[in-house]
Amino acid sequence: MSHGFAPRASTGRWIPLPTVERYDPKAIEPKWQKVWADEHTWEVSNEPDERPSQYVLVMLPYPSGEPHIGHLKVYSVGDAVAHFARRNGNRVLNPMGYDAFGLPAENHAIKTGQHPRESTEAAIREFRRQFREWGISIDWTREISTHDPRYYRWTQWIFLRMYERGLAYRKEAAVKWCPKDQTVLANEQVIDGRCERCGTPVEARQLEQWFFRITDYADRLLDDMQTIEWPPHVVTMQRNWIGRSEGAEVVFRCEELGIDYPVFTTRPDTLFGATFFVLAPEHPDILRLNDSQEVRDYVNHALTESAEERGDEHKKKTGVPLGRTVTNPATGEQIPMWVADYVLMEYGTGAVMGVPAHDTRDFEFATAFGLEIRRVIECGELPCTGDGAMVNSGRFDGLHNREAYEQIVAWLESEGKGERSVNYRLRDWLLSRQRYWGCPIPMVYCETDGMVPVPDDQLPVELPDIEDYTPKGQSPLATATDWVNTTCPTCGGPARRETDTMDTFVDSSWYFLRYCDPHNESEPWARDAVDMWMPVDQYIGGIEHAILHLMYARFFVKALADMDLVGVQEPFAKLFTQGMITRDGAKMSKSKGNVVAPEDYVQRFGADTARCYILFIGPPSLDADWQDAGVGGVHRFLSRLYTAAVEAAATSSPDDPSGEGGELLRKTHWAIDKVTRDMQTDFSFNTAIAAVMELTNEIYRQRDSAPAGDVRFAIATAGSLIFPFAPHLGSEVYELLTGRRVWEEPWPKADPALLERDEIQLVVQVNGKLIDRLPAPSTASQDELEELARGSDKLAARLDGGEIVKTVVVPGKLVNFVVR
RNA sequence: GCCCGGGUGGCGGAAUCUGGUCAGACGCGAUGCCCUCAAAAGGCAUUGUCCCUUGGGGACAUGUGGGUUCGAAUCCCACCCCGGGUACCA
Repeated sequence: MSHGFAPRASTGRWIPLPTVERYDPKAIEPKWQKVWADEHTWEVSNEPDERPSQYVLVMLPYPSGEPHIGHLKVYSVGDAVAHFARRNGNRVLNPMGYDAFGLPAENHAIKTGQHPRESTEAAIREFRRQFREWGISIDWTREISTHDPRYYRWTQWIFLRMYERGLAYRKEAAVKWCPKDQTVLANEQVIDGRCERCGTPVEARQLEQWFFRITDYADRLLDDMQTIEWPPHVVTMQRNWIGRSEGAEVVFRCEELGIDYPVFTTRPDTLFGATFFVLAPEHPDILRLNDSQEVRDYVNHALTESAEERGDEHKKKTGVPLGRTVTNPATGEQIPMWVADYVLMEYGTGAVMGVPAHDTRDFEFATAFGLEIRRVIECGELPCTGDGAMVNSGRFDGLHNREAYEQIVAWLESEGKGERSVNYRLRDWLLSRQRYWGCPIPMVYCETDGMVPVPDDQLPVELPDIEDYTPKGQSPLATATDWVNTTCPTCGGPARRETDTMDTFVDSSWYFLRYCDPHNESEPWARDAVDMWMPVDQYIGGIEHAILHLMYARFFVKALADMDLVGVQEPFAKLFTQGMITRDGAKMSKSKGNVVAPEDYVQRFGADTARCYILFIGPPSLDADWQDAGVGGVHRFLSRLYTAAVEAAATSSPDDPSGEGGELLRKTHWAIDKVTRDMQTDFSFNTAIAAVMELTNEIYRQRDSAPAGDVRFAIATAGSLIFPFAPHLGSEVYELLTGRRVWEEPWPKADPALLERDEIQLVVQVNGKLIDRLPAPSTASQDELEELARGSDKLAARLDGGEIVKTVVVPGKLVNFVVR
């Protein structure tokens, strides 16, 4: 086997040189990993330091099986950011942990009987091994896992603080229930009426559950998005999810029963057009208003309908009249009351005023049941939701509806019949789960004292071992009778523990705080440690968390800030969301058999190749398609760089660059500049790597003609620039040529003088079409450029009797002649 | 329906923010050559499409159709297609 190449003087060709070692990642990568581990290279302390602090965080993985290609991508991105920040003089916190609780491990336990802790910890060991094998620059001393009692003790502690402030509360509510997973779901976990996890249509159930009062923070969650640098589409998704609507609450009174029914409307200007009134089937007053069999049947049917069926907007409108009326406060008319399933109990007051002329749903309903449709705004063909002049609205007639809006609200307020109001789509966060493998909720129920929080000094409430994980409609924890039966912390009498566990999103809503002070046994974190690192400067993760995790974490930080436990209002100053990796254009899945296991490629090509390839195939923010063939190309590039380094190290001695400004030196500085800009401005790692490839190609073209010092400098610089993406090879190349450690070197700086040229290629255009290029001094004036361009032979040929009617000169670039 | 993205060679993608060097960096694939007993590996070269007899030259080309401009992949308008988010939220 041979390998490497050296010039043969007679032909100038490169021929095999048996003495040169071939690029062997299996030798290079463990060597550097050992150095980093032995020397604790990536560890950072909380002691003050003159360097600025940077917190670079990648979303923690859910450990299941082994890492997949998405993990390789996201940690490759995060590591590049971390390395670049370090070499620009920052002290970088880059930690790792595991989001270890959750359903997949529990379902696995149901199938196999293996304790979820065992399968989870096996997965963690595999994740940890591979992350180390990838050479990710993690401070391993800060490693955490959410299933560790030393961690979830503080999850419980935070829950209790929430409870004390009324931010965690228990109530009976209609909840979304997944019949397959046998647990409730948060609204956010229901997609198209189906369970986010297993796709089963969800059902409605009336249950007593724990909630976090995230709705109290709706406005702050909206407003503070102005203070963070997040991708606009994520901001939009959160904004839509919160769904703030401004309008008015208007009271419609049922005189017969003497009950006031407020409704929320965003269109108080259409009040005079309200010709009927509709309650949701879940509305508690329905049977009081009318308990006929017809009404009962309708309500029962609506309640058993799946969310998917009911949510279908193309469904024909249905409903039943209640035989009662309410008073339209604007007109004083009695308008009929109905029950209909297009009205939702969860939004607003569970009742709407029906304005068929100016609301498409009300229009469909009125049309279906022959109800009066009364236009109150001149806005086009009915139904219309646009603006226009008011009609049929008493003294507001003739006004523009926007103006009438304000006046009608003012009038309602003065009459005590309504008021300005804001509604949100956002609901409180339902956090109870009737499952085993999660953080126990630290509450007990005592016959005499009722609901009692577990005192702090009795935390953690540890998860007991149980025999049977099968869900039976209540938490499997209920079967652990020794654990359930406890004593009341207040009276010492018999009490029962809460058997629900927390949604795993609770665990991951504060983990970034624990990284700041991961071994603290007396408090969740020391305030000064959190003050030093927070907020996270750059957060990196998948777009799939745009709403759930990112909103919950923001809510937690705001609540903790209100308790004066943290000093920031937002956890993540900047956010980067990376795209998905597909293969052959399809999502990877085990059933399709197109899953790419990073381990296969790391074994075959080395971690540096796998990391560079995944960053090279496209902008990391976009989805990208994995193609096996492409991996070889990246490996070839790294191999070429390595071979060049080995040979240069063997055939020349360290030498400063020539300073002559030759092409290779220029190309080197061009690459420094290009890579630096790509990393600073956005995450253009694909073009940064391409620039190092260009430099490497140039090295091969020039390595026997350029000054030896320039060649060495070019190769060492290529190693230095590729280091954030291929840290092992970068370290090796740099050491071969300089004897120094690349991560201890500052990020290289391009010499501006070498980025500019004395001579430019002047483009000569006729009517915007290029016809010639001429060398020109870069300092030439506009007139000189024009004169030069006029001298072009090709221009003369082109003119052919035509006349130059205008000349456009772009300094340093081109001259364009407009010819007729 | 509404809100975001995005449509560029055989493929992944550059260039789009800030209009300006025959658009296509870099890589894959393909083709040819070199090295080799041979293969692998590697090196060198070519590679948008079409046309002309070559040297060489010409025409066309960034989803479609318009527009602005000396000049448009880039800016504006309309439309088509693909992907994502979201939806009886009153």
